[in-house]
Amino acid sequence: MSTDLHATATSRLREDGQRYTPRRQALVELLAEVDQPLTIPQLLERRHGMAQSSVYRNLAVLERAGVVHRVLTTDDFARYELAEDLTEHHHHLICEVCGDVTDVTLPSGTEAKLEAALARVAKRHGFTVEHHRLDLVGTCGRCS
Amino acid sequence: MSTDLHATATSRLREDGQRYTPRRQALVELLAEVDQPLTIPQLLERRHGMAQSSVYRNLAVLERAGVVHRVLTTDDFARYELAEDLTEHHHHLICEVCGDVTDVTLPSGTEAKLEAALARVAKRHGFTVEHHRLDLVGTCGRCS
DNA sequence: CTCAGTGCAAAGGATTTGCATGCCG
DNA sequence: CGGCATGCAAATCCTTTGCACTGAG
Repeated sequence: MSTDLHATATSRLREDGQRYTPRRQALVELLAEVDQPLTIPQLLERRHGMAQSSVYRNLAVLERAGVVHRVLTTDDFARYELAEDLTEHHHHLICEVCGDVTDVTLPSGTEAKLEAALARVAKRHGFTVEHHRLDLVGTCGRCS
Repeated sequence: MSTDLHATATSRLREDGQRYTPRRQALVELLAEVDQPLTIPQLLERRHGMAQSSVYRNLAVLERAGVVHRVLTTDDFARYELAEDLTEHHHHLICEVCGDVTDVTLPSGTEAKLEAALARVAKRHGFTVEHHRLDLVGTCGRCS
């Protein structure tokens, strides 16, 4: 699984003319270990010794290659997670108080019906859907 | 309807110890006229003569009072729309190419089922839902 | 008069970029 | 060797803030 992940990352980067360097591997590994998107400060904490600019630059490279995905929530910090096809389709619980984000999944039946409805709406507007994002904004258990 | 809108805005601001000044009215009016969230530059274009800092400051006041809502998409610009209870529950088509955002609604049946499913998921996680947001990210008709 | 609202200009802060150096291929 | 990756520091750019002024009550 972990092997697969790195193999996929390697090939996607290669298609983009990029290498899978140790720093990039480290970032992918960090993101694979948790079940929530992480901010740059959080990534730096978990792996000090990496320059902030390298984190930004490598995440940008990984995003272009389709290995990671950038998530914007309600605060000033961008968060990153592995691309959906490397994990599992999921949604986010966004806490407005502490800013923390947690992954959640919906029953597959609900998800399928939703997807179908969204496809119809998009079609009617001449819009090509790349992906959808569904987040719950509110207060997490710890903050309430 | 427009009267109602301003009356509601007035009372919500008053509860927050704020006045409904001409600039604030202008912002609310601009947002009521369109069916998409607008960026600060877009608002300034449509109403030059207002200082940029006033737009930022007044939108912050209006947001605290629950009159407008801030939307983050995929680019660097925050966008503003009227609070949901002043319009209609809707979702967004976000174009990754030009950044433009369009409002869309789902069939009410789909929306109701989705809401129920989300409530169950949130409960299981001890999360208090304030609202949900569902956006479609992709390419709009003009850009494809 | 008082105090919130406004415009202007300067400051903040997450993110990006230039440049010199190091390292993989 | 050549070119990308990296660290450091400076620059960007949306957004926020300080300050003096104006206007409503």
